[in-house]
Amino acid sequence: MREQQMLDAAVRIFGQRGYMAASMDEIAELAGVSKPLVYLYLNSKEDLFTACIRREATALTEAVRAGVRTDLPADRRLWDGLQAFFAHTAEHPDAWSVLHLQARTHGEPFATEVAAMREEIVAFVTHLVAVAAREAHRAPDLPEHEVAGLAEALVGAAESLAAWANTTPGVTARQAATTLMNFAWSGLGNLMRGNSWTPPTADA
Amino acid sequence: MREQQMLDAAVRIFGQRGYMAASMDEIAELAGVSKPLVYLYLNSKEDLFTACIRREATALTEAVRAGVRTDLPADRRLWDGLQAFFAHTAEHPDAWSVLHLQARTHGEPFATEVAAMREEIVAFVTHLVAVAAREAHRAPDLPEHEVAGLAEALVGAAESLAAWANTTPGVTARQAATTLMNFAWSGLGNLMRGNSWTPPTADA
Amino acid sequence: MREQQMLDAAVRIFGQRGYMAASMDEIAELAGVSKPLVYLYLNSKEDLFTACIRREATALTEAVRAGVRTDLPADRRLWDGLQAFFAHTAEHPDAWSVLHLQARTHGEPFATEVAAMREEIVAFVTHLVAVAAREAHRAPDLPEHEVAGLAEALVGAAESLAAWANTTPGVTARQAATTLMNFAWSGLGNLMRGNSWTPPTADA
Amino acid sequence: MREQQMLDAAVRIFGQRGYMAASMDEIAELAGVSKPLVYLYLNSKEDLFTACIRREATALTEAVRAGVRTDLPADRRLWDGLQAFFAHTAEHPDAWSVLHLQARTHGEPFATEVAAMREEIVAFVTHLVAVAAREAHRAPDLPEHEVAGLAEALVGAAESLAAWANTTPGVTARQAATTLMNFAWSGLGNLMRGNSWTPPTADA
DNA sequence: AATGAATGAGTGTTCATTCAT
DNA sequence: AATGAATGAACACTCATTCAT
Repeated sequence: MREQQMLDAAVRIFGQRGYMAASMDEIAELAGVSKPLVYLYLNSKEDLFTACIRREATALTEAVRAGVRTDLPADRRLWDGLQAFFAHTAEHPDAWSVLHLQARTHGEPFATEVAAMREEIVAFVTHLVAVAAREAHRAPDLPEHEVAGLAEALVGAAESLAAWANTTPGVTARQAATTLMNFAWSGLGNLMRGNSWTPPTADA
Repeated sequence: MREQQMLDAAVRIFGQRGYMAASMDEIAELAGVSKPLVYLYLNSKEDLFTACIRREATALTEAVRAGVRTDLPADRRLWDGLQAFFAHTAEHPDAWSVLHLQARTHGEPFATEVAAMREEIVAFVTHLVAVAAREAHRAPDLPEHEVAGLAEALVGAAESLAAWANTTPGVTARQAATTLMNFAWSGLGNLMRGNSWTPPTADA
Repeated sequence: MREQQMLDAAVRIFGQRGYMAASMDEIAELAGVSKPLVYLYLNSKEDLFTACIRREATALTEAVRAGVRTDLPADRRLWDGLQAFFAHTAEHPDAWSVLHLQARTHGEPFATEVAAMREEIVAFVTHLVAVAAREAHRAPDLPEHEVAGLAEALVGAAESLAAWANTTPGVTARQAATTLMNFAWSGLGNLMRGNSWTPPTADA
Repeated sequence: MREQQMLDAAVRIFGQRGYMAASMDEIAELAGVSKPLVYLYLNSKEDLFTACIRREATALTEAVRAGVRTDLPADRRLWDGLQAFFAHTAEHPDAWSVLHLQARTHGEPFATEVAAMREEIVAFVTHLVAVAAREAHRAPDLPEHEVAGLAEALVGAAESLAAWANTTPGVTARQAATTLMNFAWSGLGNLMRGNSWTPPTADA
């Protein structure tokens, strides 16, 4: 309906220009409606931006969730999730820009919003790590925040690779996913097997 | 001298508010000087921002370089570099915000500036990976852009962990470094040994 | 409508303060509207000034044209034109200041604009001179640029007298016109009759 | 001395940029001195501009005076004065711009200054007209303000022709002077002879 | 006699936001 | 349900002017 057109326009403008450089005039024009109408449906620029973040965050998590079948083994689930993630971000670069760049660049209200999505994904990955450990018949003896850190790293790597894959010619989403899978899975596997790298002692 | 005070203030304001939301008035006030003086030393908002980026990029790469001793083995060098990286970003969160978020969000002149630094770091890591392979008496039979992707992933993971460590209470730079080392080093080791994860075929 | 109020105000301020010293704030205030509205209707200070010049140039040439009946003899036409010119400039001193002083003092875009009007008037006068010669059954044997010079001189004299009549108490537009007619017409007549003044030779 | 260098620079900058667009920085730089020195010798931008006007007004009137020999007949004196006028303005275009355009464009203090010079010249011409009448053994039965008007017109024509001659290629100062002489002298002569042009009555 | 260093006040311009309809 | 018309508040930037030396 009308509101979706506005959000479409807003995501496009916000994604390309950035939050501050985006003008409500431009958004209204691209949406094909008058400016007061934008204010009628969404109350302010802040609210509009928040709505964009929420919609796109949901869309992204939905896309990842939809790509994963719970009846498959953990590595396959991770692979499928990554595939879905890279595919979605590649198909919706403006949305990804809003989530990954713009929202985090502008203070509290927005960063919080996108952090929620991020935590959801991190939780999903954390869960997979745990499942992988269970499937390997090996209790994850890693401390809890170690697991959280691993997931955080994995997600960060994925985000970085998404930007890399979207801007580097000749690199496809599939390749990015493969690279990350290689990197992550064998790393995780090693950890599961207890082969952890030990930092040098302070006096070394 | 006077110019450094201004850059200090600018980094703080840019880091917290973002490039566009930062006002020259506020920067001048925080620096304790008049606005025209800021324009006398640094010519425009753009130039001021560029100067911030350059100074902080140099500071960060210097900090990492200073933390690494070339006479130590590759894993130790990576560990030390990560330590230095996490420590520096933890100590200078506004500078890190400028480099990691603000600079990349605002058009060509700035993104290019920070991309140069990033590439330097990626090159550093790529180099370490190669050295690690040599030290393991094993030629890295990975294709070149696979190596680039790995470095990209590693740097992205580091960036993500930096934010995580800086905002999550109870997580230190050392722990972040440990987590990443565990994740990365063993993953890389696996890859060096040829244990790569194979994606499922399309029809699977 | 609204735009005319703004132009009225702008002509007044520009005419009194000059282009550069005039502030958009003052113009908006005098027009009784907000500054953004001025920018909405007329795009910039430059455009606003150009619009003033164009409007007043048109008004002045229209006034002169309207004062002249083509079915009357040349001297009467010149007289009527002068009357109209002096009357109009006396009634619109700010407009005259804009055209005669301000527009010519500020760079290419504006000087060109007003030069067009001036040339139109010079052409009008040149035409009258030629007609006068024809009516006197005497081909104007003056070289072409001599005629142009005469017209230029006449217009300059008129401009000067306009300022004089507008600022000297007790001098009316009619008197100024009479003075100039006396001066010019008999001078022209003399020239038509071949009574030209010969400059002394270099060695005299 | 030092002050003259500054005035030279100021006249050049004021003449080219206009009063408001001229910056004290630029003037000081062109004069080869520091800005505070300019303020030490001449107190403010206004005073500096006034000093420029005064110096150049004096220089111009001096030049005209110097070109005229009191022992020659009136027409020759007028011719010589015009020659000197056109020559001086052609040689010092920036000074002429300051006097003719800039000074009159910017409010009271300056316009008054240049008006004084103008009146001096007008008085000079008025005097010549009177002498011419005496030499023709003919009392000037023209009313006083008629004479003033004639002089005003003549000066205006001269000013206009000066600009025309300085900007139109192929027109020399001498030609301009000849044109004006032709125009003026025969006009004046006619008037002296009582051949005045009579305006139509109101009911005509 | 001369200046390097500094600023208060003001400029044109833009934009999120709101009435009146 | 929708908009044309309007504005308050802010921004980047400049410049005449003045100290401290």
